[in-house]
Amino acid sequence: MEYNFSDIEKKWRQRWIAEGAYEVSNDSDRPKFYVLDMFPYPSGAGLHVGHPLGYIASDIYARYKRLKGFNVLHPMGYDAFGLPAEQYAIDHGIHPAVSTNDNIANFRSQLDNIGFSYDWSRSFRTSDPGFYKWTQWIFLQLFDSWYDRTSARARPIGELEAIFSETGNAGHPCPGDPSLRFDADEWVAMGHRRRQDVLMHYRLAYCGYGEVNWCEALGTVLANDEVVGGVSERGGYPVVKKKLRQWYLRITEYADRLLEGLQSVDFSEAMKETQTNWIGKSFGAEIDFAVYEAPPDVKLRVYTTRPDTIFGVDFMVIAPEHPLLDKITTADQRVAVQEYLAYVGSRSERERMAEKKITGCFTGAYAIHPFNGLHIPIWTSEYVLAGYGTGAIMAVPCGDERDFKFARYFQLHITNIIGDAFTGEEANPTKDAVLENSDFLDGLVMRDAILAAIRKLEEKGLGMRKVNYRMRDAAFSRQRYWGEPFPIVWDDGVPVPLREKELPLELPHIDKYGPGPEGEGPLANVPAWTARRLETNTMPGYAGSSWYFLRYMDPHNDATFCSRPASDYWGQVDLYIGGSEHAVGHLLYSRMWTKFLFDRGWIGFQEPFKRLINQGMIQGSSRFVYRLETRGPVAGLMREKPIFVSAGLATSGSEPEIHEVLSLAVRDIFGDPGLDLRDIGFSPLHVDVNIVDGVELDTEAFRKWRSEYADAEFILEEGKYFCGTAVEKMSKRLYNTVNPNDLVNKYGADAYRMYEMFLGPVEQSKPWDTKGIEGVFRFLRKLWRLFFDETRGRVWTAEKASDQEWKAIYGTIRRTEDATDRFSFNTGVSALMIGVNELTDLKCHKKEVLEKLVVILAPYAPHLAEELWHQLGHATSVLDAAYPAVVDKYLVESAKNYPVAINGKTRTELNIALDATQQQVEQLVMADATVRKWLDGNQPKKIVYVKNRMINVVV
RNA sequence: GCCCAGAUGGCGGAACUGGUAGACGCGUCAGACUCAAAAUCUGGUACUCGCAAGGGUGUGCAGGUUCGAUUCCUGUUCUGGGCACCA
Repeated sequence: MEYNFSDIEKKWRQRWIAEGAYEVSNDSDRPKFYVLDMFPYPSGAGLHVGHPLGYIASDIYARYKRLKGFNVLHPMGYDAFGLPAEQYAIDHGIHPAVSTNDNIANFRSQLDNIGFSYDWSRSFRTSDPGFYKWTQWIFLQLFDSWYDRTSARARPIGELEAIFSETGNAGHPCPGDPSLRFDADEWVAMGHRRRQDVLMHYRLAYCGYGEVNWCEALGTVLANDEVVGGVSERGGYPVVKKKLRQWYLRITEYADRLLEGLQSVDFSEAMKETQTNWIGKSFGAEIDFAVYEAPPDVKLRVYTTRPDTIFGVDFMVIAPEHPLLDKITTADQRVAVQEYLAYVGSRSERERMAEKKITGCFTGAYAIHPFNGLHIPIWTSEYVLAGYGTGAIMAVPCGDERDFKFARYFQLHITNIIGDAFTGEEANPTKDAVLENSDFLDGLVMRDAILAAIRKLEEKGLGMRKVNYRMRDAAFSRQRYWGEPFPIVWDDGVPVPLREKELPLELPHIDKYGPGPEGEGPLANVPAWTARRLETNTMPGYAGSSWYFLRYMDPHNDATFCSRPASDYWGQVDLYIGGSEHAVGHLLYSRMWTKFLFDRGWIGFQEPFKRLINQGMIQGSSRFVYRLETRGPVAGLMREKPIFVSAGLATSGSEPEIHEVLSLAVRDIFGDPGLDLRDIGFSPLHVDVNIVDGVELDTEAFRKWRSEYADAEFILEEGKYFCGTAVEKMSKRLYNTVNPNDLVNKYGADAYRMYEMFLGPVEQSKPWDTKGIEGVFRFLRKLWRLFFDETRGRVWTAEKASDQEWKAIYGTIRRTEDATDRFSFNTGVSALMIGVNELTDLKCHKKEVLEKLVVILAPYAPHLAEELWHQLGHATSVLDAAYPAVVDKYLVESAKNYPVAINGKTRTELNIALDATQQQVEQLVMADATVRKWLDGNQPKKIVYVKNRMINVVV
């Protein structure tokens, strides 16, 4: 009886689906465990071997936890809304709902092929009205909430209105407009519209005009994390700044808690670091400078993290968009400033980023130093960003690189306040120098002077300490069709939320996806939409993914997004697996939404993901063929009959001997015409990796691969055609993708799963190499032979196992369990291999041993384990078995030979009982004749006894 | 430029708190089976000197701590990733 993986896997796949084998209940005596994969965006390209890496890891862990007695929630769904589907619709005229449907069907069949233990009864896609009803609902709650900084939590907006009517906004400064002040009487006196305007500045989901990243090619606004290096992340189109009415999430209010929360979660340091950088918290001070010959209410407010350098200020710089610029510019500089502004406006974000030219213009105005009254020239320059801090800085060229370069370029005076620490050649941003030329700060170390300066500023009312964040509020609207509609009606310029019973506000079916008028989305072209004055923007791709993990807990609930008992039972995601590319997008937004839902009391935890594992990328291992090119007499012939040269000849093609070889070969192919040796070249071409075995090309398959290569000729090395290699991103375009389906067909899902794990640590990126899967396949067959013999069939017996056999299986259990616990699935697979090798060597076919082997195999090779478990006579699933407990006494021998070293050099061996104490070991060592000889009468300083390893006598 | 992670045979990678470096697999070499090949099975395989017994060298590089370092510390090189006018 052979190992027929194909029949076995088919049988169990069908049975699992028919029986709903992995459906899980919210009601269980077992402790819960929630294992989640980042759900996929169902692209048209389908899965390649890189995608399932994380899914396989999480599946192994989910199955392992179930064997360990947990009630495991392991769901899967689809992130179905988003730009690419719509772009595809525009390009191919297929409705996004249709293409998304097809793609999902394809994904599902690929996933089913691999044997995952998902509870499909809980599955959904974010584009289901039953799902996005709740996305819209949560949006409305964000709209209906403000952030109370005093108690550091979100509260209903109604409570804020009550506060305003009693005390005005004195206790709750406006996050959207810090200068906004009013008392209770003023609030009461405001009209409805004015009040709504004010409240809008407080809402957690708000609408405002703002500079947004506008991408003309995509016809939409993008969030900061969707813009990479001045171009759109998707498509690489240019992005410009544009003022538009937009919806935003006031994520900045959560900046501190998002930072603090990182302490309580188990993410990689790199991931925490990335999020911390993105939030970009900095401590410093805001300082007010008076402006010379300007009215006393005109203050130039700057933000600095280095108030200690206040006496090193040589000039001020304000952003070109700064509101004060126009007011302070003097008459004789007005033309120059206007020219400069025109220049700045003409440059795209991208040019600016690429060039980093030093540009700027003097305004003619002077600020007055708050302590020594000196006049400081005020400049404007694009290197100061309007959106950060106050949009104005005090420049300290001796301590800041950018200020230094600016001063050099415009030949401004540079004051040295740090003595020898400043060379005059470059700025020195140290905090450890002792201050000079700094009035009351003289003699202080800069680090300490920061506080002293702030204290003095606050004392004199010239400034105050201030925390700033790099993170901005997140743009939350897209001028697109394929997303969640906003449940908002515009009533005379005031947004009015739909009532809960009006949800979901369903996305209408449309046939044209072109943009609407004046930067509006395609929905603006739908009459039924505009007639109701509904908001025409849709939500961004990250809306649904910001809370989907909660829906799995209670997926069919019509009354609420997720009942409190359900979220209380399942709680946080215990293990979340996905790619690190979502570090600042999805992970930040979902953390914020979770905190918000917690604040408002709908869920009982603040962090969605307890532990996060970032699976590495599987890179493609590309293969190249080298097409011979020449200008000689055969050039024309070679266009008809391409010649490909093996890698070894092509890559060192300049050597005369190789030219000789090529020349002869070409003569053979074409008859007489020789090769012009002066003009040869090789163009490397990607070749489909699936017709290459290792680096050896299957030349027949290559001729069939494409019609233009049907007559291809090959110049071989040692009778073979070798390909060149490179590690690149896995992509259809580079012909280096490998489809899991092909591997599953050839070796089975179990072999494929195990091999994918065997490749290396899950977190690590590595190139794909199909070759090694044979080894895992051999292992599974070897394991099979412990149970079945080709001729005799079943070979297991009911005999009692020997100590040696117990030792083998318990050692295997221990190692496999350790590895799985540590999330080290590559060593887990190895541990199983070692175990099977040992049992094979022992010719062990004892049922009581094999049963344990099947159970520990189950997470890794679920189909095979299920089949063997069934064959061994069990009626229930192997996952309902208990993970075997290790019996320690079989793990080690009762006595063992230990190497004995003197100062690290092994000199002899001693047989020592397992339970020997340190004292007994020392006595035995000192009694040994060899040791005494080496000690030569000396007393040892100490005797190091490392159990199971060695003994070292230190002299 | 700043921050983070990593560097181990021909290759992917083991070595969990410092304790026999190279587990396991691929590849390769030899052998068995076969008329032969494939498949399968068995054994060897870090480098190096040696017929052998045995010796020497080895975890990017240079130092340090330690009886003992792939593991800890300092410096340095390279590779991968993140951030990049954020004052």
